[in-house]
Amino acid sequence: MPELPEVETVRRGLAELLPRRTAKDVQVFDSPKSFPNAPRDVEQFLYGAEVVAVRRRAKVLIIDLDTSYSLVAHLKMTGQLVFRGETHFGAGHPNDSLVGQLPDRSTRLQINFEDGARLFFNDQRKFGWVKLLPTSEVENLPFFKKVGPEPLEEETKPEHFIERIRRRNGSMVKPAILDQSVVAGIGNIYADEALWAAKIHPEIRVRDLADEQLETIFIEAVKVMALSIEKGGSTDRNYVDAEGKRGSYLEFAHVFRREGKACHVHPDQEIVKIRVAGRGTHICPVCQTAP
DNA sequence: CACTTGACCTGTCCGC
DNA sequence: TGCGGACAGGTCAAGT
Repeated sequence: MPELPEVETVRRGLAELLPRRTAKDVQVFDSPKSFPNAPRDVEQFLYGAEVVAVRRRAKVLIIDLDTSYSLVAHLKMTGQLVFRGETHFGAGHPNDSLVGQLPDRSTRLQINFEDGARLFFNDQRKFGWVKLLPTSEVENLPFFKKVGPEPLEEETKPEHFIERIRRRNGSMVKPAILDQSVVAGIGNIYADEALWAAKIHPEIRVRDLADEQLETIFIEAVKVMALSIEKGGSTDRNYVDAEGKRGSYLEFAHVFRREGKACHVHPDQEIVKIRVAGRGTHICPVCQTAP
C-alpha cells in the first residue's frame, strides 16, 4: 500500500504529533514480524524514552528516541500508524478520522505515552513490522544497504536514475522502476502514473529506451509523487495518515484504478488494465504503444 | 549477477 | 446466501 508519498505524509503527521512525548509502555496484540531483533524486554527499552525526531528513508519510517534507540516501521501493503491524543492544535482531529475506535481488530501494536496519547500500528495483512534498534544500526538494515537514492531530494539527478536503471537493461521498464535499488519509494501506483505521463509502455525493455526517455520517466515520477504529497497521498482502501484521514491523490490520477474510464488525452480511448510481471498495471493503449 | 516467480497474510469482490 | 478463486499499494527467498 503505502509508497513514498503516503509514508512521507505519515512522517509529516507524526513529526508534528510525537516529538517531546515520552513513551510509557507497549501492548503487542498480534504482530509476528515485529520486534524480531529487539532486546528481550521491549518495554524496558521504551519506558521513559522521549521522541526526538521522525524520519523517512525510502518507504521506511524511523522514530528516533532520546535513548539512542529508534522505532523503525515498514507499513508494507496495509499498515497504518495512527495517533490518538491531545494535540497542540487542539483535540477533535480524530472526529473526521477514517478509522473508528482504536484498538480494532487490525491493531497489532499500541504504544502508550505518559501524557495519555497513544500510537496504534494497524495492519490487516500482517506484512508490516516495527523494530526497535539502536539508532546507529538502522542504516545497517539489509534493505538500506541496497536501496537507491531519494528521488525527491534535490541532489538526486536524472543521470543517477539512468545509471542505476541501466543495470536492469534486460528487464521490462515497469519492474525496473519498482526495484527499490534503482531509486527509493516508487510503488505500483506511481509507476503506472509516471509511465503514462512519460508515454512509455510498461513492457518495453529498459535497453530499448533512450536516455531521454528514461529521464522523462524519472522527471514524471518525481512530479506525480510531489503532487501526491500535496494531496496527502493515495487512499484506495486502507491507507490513512497519522490522524486517520484519507489522502485525495487518486482524484487526480490518470490511469491507476481508472480501467474502463476515458484517457485524459484520448477521450475515445478507455484505460486498460493488464498484468505486467505479476502486478496489476494500468495504461492508455494509445498513449503507450506496445513494444 | 540478473531476472522471474511464489510466499508471506487477511479481506473483499466477482461469478456461479 | 454461499462458496471458490482472483486479487490487493511491498519485499524477500528461491528458482532458472
